[in-house]
Amino acid sequence: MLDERKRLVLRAIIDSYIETAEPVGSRTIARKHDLGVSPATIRNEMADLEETGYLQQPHVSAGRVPSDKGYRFYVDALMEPYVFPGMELQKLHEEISSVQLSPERSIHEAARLLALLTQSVSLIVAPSTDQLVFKHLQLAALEDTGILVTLVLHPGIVKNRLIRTKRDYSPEQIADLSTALNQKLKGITYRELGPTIFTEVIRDFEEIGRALVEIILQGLAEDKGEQIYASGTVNILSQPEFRDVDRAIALFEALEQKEHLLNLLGRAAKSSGVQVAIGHENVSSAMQSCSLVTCTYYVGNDVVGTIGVIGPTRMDYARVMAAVDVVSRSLSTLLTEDK
Amino acid sequence: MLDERKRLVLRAIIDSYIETAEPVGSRTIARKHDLGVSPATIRNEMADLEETGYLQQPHVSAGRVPSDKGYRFYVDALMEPYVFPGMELQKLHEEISSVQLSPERSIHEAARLLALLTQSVSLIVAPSTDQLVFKHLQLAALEDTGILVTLVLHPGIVKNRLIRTKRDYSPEQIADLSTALNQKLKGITYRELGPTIFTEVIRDFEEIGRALVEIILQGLAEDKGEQIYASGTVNILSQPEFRDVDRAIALFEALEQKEHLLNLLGRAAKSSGVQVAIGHENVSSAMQSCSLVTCTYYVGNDVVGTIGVIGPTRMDYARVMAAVDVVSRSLSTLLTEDK
DNA sequence: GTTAGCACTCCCTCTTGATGAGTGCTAAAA
DNA sequence: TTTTAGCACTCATCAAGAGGGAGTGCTAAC
Repeated sequence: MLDERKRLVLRAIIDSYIETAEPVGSRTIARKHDLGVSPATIRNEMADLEETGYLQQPHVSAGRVPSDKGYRFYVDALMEPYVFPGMELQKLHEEISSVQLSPERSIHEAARLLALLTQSVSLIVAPSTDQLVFKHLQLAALEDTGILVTLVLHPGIVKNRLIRTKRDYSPEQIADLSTALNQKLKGITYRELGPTIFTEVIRDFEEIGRALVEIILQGLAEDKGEQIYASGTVNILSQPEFRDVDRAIALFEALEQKEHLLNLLGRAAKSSGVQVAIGHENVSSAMQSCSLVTCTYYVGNDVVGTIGVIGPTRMDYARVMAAVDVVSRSLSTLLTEDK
Repeated sequence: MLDERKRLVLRAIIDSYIETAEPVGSRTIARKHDLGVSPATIRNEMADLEETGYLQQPHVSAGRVPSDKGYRFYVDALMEPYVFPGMELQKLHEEISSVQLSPERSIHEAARLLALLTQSVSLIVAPSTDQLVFKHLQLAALEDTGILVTLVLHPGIVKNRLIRTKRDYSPEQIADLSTALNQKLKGITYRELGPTIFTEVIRDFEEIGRALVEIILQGLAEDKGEQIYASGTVNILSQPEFRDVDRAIALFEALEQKEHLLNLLGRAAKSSGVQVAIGHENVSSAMQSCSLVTCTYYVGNDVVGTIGVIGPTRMDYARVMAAVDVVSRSLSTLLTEDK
């Protein structure tokens, strides 16, 4: 649909605009990219590209700026993919791995690095308890009436819950229950925790009372909700499109609406590979002038979360997409190998 | 040293400046506060106040602006303390308490509310493992070579650490060691964990090997470091003194230097009650135009952390100090009662 | 189909002048 | 001696206008 030269012009304009954040004129293109034609010819092409919706003009005597449609075409067909040099890749993976403490920290570290790499805001959806596999469950009676529930989920994620009970249970009772629950639950996901297993356990421990089991399972359920973190939010202030403080505030506020973000990232979770949502393709009103690049990450073959980057539509798509891809791979590898 | 009228004038100026963020002129003072004297007289007073360093003049034909010295005097002697209405107090305490999940969450919630209450950035230093009392320690052998160490500290703070060992220990060995360690450590703080106790435990468990004990204790030590969180960072963008994006960025960056913040808040930890550091009283260069209001919080009678608020020197000291006081009390109460 | 030329648009910056808030000083009044 | 009115002066801020420049669209020639 676009002939070769139109593509070259469009690509040159978008490349230039991504770099400078200034509307691009025909003269600039003619000078910087040697297309072998004069500015006038380029002007004609630009007029056509504007008519077909790939470009926009802020005002009549300014250069052209890509439209969302333009960016979309750029991402799908024009841009030159960025490939991280092997050195950097390795360094990155080492940095993510260096935080040996826990998978949660690794995930945070991944977000931090992603923000650093892209100079944008990175988002990360932590694995929800829901879809992870039980690895170990343990109850421990504390001296007072408390019971400590510790849950280890497959990639090494540990959750705790202190439960206060009114009734008094003996340490032995609790230890027995602990062993039994651990046996039953091991290897299944929280989501699969159907009524069958539930009642099975309760039947065996009638004497301790279903009350306790219920409390425990409820307690576990409580923080199964997905969690989302943003990192590098400061970076958006350096972007020229957010020199205007009010727009920055609007975006900051949008970033604080966790629910909303989850929704946004959730869409990406269904497809595999790096996804891009450009400008108005995002439903969120505060993000109409932003693009979102996302990718899922894995434990083994299971998708457990999503990472992403938010930046102005004028982002360096090639680089950002490469970064998201690389970080998600690195994170997946890490989570998978040290289960 | 300042006569009554000078005090009135100074207070009127600071009150007004805090409210409007605009340099205050003699006329405004004469009109708004009925001091019974003419603007000319007030001008004379203002000239004196400037000469003695309580006020500053941005440029010759502007009104006056308080200096750090002026704010200091205002905080120490002039301002009318703010008292939260009982209703609000109770609501606040309920909100902090409502997050029943864990003390950590309560602390975060406290920070969030403090930021909301003051429309500024709130900081909070979480209790360092170092100074908290062991309540329960438990080891559990996982199926693979992992050992799960779970540590419960006095106000209900739970820490975990997954340790991978090369040697294979039997679940019984680990359970025994767990019991022994739990006995030994219960009731002491991490800081008190001297070589005596250490070697005692090792002697009893020579067969398991000092290696394991060492690994465990090392593992625990690793995240004993103090942690600091900032909340409500967006709020500073609404302050007129940070309309200039570059200054905002500078402050944001200062806020990301955790070490530095810890240092800053650390000073406050030595004194009791609400502390105020105004402008240049802070060593940090990026915070020369900011003030820091801090207060420690407790578990029982032990100081375990610090909360604080950072805002422009032109902050509403009365309100911010009241808020910091109230939140720290509320948090202390919460942490103390549900140990 | 391409290009040079040209008139035109409109943003941006700089200048200029007017306005007004606020001061310091002086001299008179209390 | 203190207070106040009056006045000249300073300087930020705003609006209006001029000039420059980047860029366009159109037309006619190549």
